[in-house]
Amino acid sequence: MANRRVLVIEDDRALSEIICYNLQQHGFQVSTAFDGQSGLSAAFHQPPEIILLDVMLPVLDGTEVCRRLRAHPETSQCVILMLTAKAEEADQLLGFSVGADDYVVKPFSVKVLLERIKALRRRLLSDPGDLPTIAAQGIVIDRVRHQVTLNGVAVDLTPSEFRLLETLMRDPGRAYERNDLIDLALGEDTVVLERTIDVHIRALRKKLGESGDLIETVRGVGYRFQDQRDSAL
Amino acid sequence: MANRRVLVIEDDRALSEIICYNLQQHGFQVSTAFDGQSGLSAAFHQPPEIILLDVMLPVLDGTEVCRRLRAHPETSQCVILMLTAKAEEADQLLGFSVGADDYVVKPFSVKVLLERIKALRRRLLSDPGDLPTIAAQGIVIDRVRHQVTLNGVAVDLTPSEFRLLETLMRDPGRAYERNDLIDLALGEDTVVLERTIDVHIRALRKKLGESGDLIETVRGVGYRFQDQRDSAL
DNA sequence: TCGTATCTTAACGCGATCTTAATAACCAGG
DNA sequence: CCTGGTTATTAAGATCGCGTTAAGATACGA
Repeated sequence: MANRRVLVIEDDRALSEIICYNLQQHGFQVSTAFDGQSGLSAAFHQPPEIILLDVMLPVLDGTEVCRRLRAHPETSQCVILMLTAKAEEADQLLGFSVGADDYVVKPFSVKVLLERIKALRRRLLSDPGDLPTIAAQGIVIDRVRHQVTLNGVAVDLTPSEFRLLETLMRDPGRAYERNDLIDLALGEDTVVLERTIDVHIRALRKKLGESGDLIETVRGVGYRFQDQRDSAL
Repeated sequence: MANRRVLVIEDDRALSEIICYNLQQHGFQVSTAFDGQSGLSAAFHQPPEIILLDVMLPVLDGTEVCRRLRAHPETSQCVILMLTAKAEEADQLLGFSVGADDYVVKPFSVKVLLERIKALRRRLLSDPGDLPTIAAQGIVIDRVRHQVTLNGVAVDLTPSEFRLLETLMRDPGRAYERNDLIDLALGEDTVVLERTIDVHIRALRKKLGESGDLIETVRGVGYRFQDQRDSAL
């Protein structure tokens, strides 16, 4: 989530290319699929932040793709924007039985599409507090209870460790520099040596036991929380 | 009650799974049942705060389940949110002969469902008259008589102590910052130092004796009342 | 008004936590 | 295989947060 990655699932190659080009121009990292089945695989293999999904697709229908995306933990939090030719059917797409976040009726202008995406991203990013829990790989951060559990067992973390883990897990796979981690986890106005982070990381890894390896060091940069797709290899 | 526990009674397994996943993401502890009879058993066995109840259910109809839930003392106070496919019949569910608290018409989006649940919880947690007593771990708060008993023995609390304990016990397991406790227990417009809460907590713990440990301090954050599921380990 | 219960503040000490610094282990390129 | 740079590990000192207590302030009923 929140990684500027977009997956475009659209069988009309000309349209797909136009969309991709424009998204890339706006700083998104784009991947494509031309039928439902391969789109699904692509999404599972590397969950994007946003999925543009055509309704009429070969092999596997767009609505069915959407349902399956929602059913899988890895992709259920993705923003799904559906592309439909019929305005009538559009509202149904937002219902729970399909579960899209928004739709755009074809034909649409690039501008409209980008605005829609921007709006969805805003909604997604501006509301991080709306998700009281962050979970991945057996680690659950419950922000309401202010408690972390590892495979169901409570783990006792210090405030700094808690915030550090929270920061890393908010965007798995993203590498953070130590300075960023200091700002994000210890506070913007905290003035400490970068090496302080190492010590906190060390404590975290120790307390997480086996799962401590999920916090990876990125040599020359800093640290990151292991993304599911990487570990699945 | 007010324990973030949700029971989902829904025979459509795919739908059930989506609901459960999303509820868990939002910090709820979820259990499931796939027919009316077993749903009823589950509810009696461990009364949840909220019950999501499908109308069309095998073995025992959803409306009948709802009636029986209301008839039993253990579950009569649960919030019941019904899931129905027909908008027409929905209003009937709220009537006295069924007794649901709210309903959602299928298909519905995850967002709508969560908003509804949030609204119901808000109503539950904020409406003082709605909960005549709060009880957990041998402590009973009788709000009508304005009296607290510990294992049957009356405990003499000051007004602030009473409201503080009431606030904490309303949502066991939830960690509150000192500022929140000042707002909730002492009044929104009260201007006092955060450490004032510490002193009240100290007094509370002392008066509660052994059970004083049920008020846990969350270092760097504030305090919380111990949840049953944690102590049950 | 006085006396008492309650609330708030302030101060101290202890233990948890954080930071630093020093040393060991590690890694990549020459 | 060495070497410069980077990270892991550990321990010790500094700092912070909380429990605790007591004293002054405030509210309240007799």
